[in-house]
Amino acid sequence: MTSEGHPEHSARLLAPNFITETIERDLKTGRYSQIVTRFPPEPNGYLHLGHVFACSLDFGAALDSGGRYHLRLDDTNPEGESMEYAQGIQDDLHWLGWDWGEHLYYASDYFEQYYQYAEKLIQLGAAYIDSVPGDEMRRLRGTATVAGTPSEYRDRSVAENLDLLRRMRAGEFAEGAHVLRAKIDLGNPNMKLRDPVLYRILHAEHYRSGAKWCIYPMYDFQHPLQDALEGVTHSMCSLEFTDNRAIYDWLMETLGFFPRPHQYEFGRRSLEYTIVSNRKLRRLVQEGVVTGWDDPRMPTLRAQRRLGVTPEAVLTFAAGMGVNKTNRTVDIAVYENAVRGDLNFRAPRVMAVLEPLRLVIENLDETREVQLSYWPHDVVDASADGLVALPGGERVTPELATRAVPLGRELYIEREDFAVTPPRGFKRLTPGGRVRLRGAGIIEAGRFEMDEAGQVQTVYATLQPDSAKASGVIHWVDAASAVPAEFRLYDRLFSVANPEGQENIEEIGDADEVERDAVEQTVEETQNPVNADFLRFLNPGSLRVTHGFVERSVAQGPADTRYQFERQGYFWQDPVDSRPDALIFGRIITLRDAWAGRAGEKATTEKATPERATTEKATPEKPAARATKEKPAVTAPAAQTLTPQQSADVARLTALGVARGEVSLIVTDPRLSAYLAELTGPYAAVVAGWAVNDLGGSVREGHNTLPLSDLTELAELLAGGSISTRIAREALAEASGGGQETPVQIIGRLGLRVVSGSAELERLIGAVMDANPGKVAEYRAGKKGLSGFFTGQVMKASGGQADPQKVAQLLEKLLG
RNA sequence: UGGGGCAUUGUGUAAUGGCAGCACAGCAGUCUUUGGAACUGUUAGUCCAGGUUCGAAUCCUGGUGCCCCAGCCA
Repeated sequence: MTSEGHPEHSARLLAPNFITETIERDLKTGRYSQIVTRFPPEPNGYLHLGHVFACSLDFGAALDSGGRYHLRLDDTNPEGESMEYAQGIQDDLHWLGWDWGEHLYYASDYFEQYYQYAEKLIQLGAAYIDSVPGDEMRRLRGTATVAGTPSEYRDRSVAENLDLLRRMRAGEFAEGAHVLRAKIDLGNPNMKLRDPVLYRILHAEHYRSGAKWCIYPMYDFQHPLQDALEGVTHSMCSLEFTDNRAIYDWLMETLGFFPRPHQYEFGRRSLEYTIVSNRKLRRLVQEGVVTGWDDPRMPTLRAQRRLGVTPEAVLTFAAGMGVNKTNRTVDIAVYENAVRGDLNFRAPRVMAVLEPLRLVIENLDETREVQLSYWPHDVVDASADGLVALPGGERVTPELATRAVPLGRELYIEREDFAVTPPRGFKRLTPGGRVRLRGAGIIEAGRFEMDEAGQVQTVYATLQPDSAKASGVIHWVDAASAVPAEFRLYDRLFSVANPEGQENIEEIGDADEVERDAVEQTVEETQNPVNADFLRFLNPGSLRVTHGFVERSVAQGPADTRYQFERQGYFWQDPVDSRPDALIFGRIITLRDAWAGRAGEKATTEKATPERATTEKATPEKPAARATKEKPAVTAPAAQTLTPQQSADVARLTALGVARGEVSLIVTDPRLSAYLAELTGPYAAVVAGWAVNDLGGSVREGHNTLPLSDLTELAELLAGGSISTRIAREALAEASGGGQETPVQIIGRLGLRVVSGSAELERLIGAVMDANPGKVAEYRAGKKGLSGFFTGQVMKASGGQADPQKVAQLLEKLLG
């Protein structure tokens, strides 16, 4: 996926959304000749699954529109940033397959240019040095309801401001002594516009620029500037920056950038059972809850990579997500499904026993070898080229994709595949029961030995003729040839769906120290999260380690193969800890397990593992909106007192026949009532309706350009019967779009006329019916809701000119 | 209580005034030498109340709920 050109992806990366639509429009109107986007992570942590969505949007939008994308390391705050993170981010992005070519930028490479723009802003009188302490500045900024007050330094001269800024840069001042602020509007209801800070003093070592700078630009100053400097056209960011857009636009206009970038905001996508807060992830690492940023249970990309998830799976997951302006939390199953779906066609099937139980086949004296296929028939059938992969990746015909597995007298089977007293529906081995050993034949269990604790030690079985019936299939390994291995069985790090959301109440005092049993903590506490702290929702069973065996072939194959251990899940060797003489396999993901859902009937109990079906979802309680269904009617605000003028208007409009709801709306809105002050004549009611319902927003917001006379003229035309309401309103909509024509002129130019002749309408209806025989049948079978569909089709066929009421009448007749 | 943003089945999304569709999850079943995969069927939704319109998830009004903003973080 290179930034420029990118042959094999003719398909779109992104489903159409409000941002891609804007991009297409901007391209079409020539606002930009090429789209340039950027993904701007701050190198103060590693990328995680939450970033993938933003990154796919940024990069995908550019790629889909034939544009170019940049990677930008947004490193303007030296605290917490490092080259390790900057490099890690690039590695992870490359792993995903992104390639920005030479378009790698560091904000810190632009420090000198930012500074020059700061001086320019001062010279324009648009910025000043403020020298009040931080808490004083906060006080002066006011509150949501109280305007801010200017600091005593707000009106310093250009010369003084310039001098101070230069001395700030020279390092003459201590941290906090001065800041550079934009001079915008201290009374603005948007708090972001109350003279935002542009530069601050920080005597800190920057990981790239060292000690060269002791003043650092703030996001609101740096980000728009760098977008402009890089030639970015569409700058996407998440919703919480919506208010910041006002600063963005102010800066671009004040400094006169043209063409200039524009900011668009989208809703974030978070994932159930995971946290994405950098601070919290760091805490998990620091407190040793996990082994590091790449602990396979972490949501970071490097962790998912180590886990064994493929970049394709991650990208598929991201691509499946829609873009809109709502923050949303995605069901973890969507991610898991992407991972499984990818692995199903990628991972050869082999056998491994995670928790071994010794099984002796009493009627088998010598070891034999069975040839087992790496792939089930359905994967073979689904192969496009008829070939399937060997563990090393080589693609061969299905007959060659096999391995020899020894079958000796002594085997290991999964401990949970043998039950002395089986639960209902158990399809595995029981004393006296029969089961198929995958690929090796049917056995019947006989006696078994237990230790003094009641644990089964050995099961004795006999091989049966192939004609025998078996209740199920279990996997196994040959004891003599199997290779011992450690298995790491990962599960969700958190036991509740929304560990961060649970934390919605300030940590209170030291009740933290209350010790709780991990199991009981899940249910009632999540509903009552006093003293909430996300660490309290850790899943104690997020890592389970077992020791068992893998079949011989696995140890002989490549170390980086992802396998499906049949009936257990997808695994691969831990790339960090596994060694040839001490194999360690991590479970990438379980198989879907319909049986697991029936937890109550299950014999083996893994208390530590939260079952998907039963795990507390614990999303914050849906507010009691539904409970207030029978609230008192809110439809009587008319009781408010009206001014004499308003009362007169009410009388006048009512006399003209204007609907009551519209009247009260008109008189209470100054602009609307001014617009309709001259309203008169026989068509007043229609005109008022249009003014309120069709032009409503623009009139009330003061940017309507259509004179009232245009509406009256249109109403006259409508009354004449040559056009339909629909045509009138379409013309209205187009005329209010800002053109020079009146609605009537538009109708004349387009030659719009209502079509109401029965013959012509019947012809149209006939054509629609012929084109949709299935729908006609459905309608006649009773699906009357389809009448709207037919009306719509006829309207479309007539170019919107058919008389809908006539159409409806005729339709009813013709459809029977 | 100032400003801004948002609201479609359990979850994520589509429908740009004309059949409320899709995926995941759920449920039922078929098939199966993986309780996997695949396949079939199915449950379930336009936040509420008005209005405009032949017709509203979509346009208008009012309400409700959730999120963001008062860092010298990004």
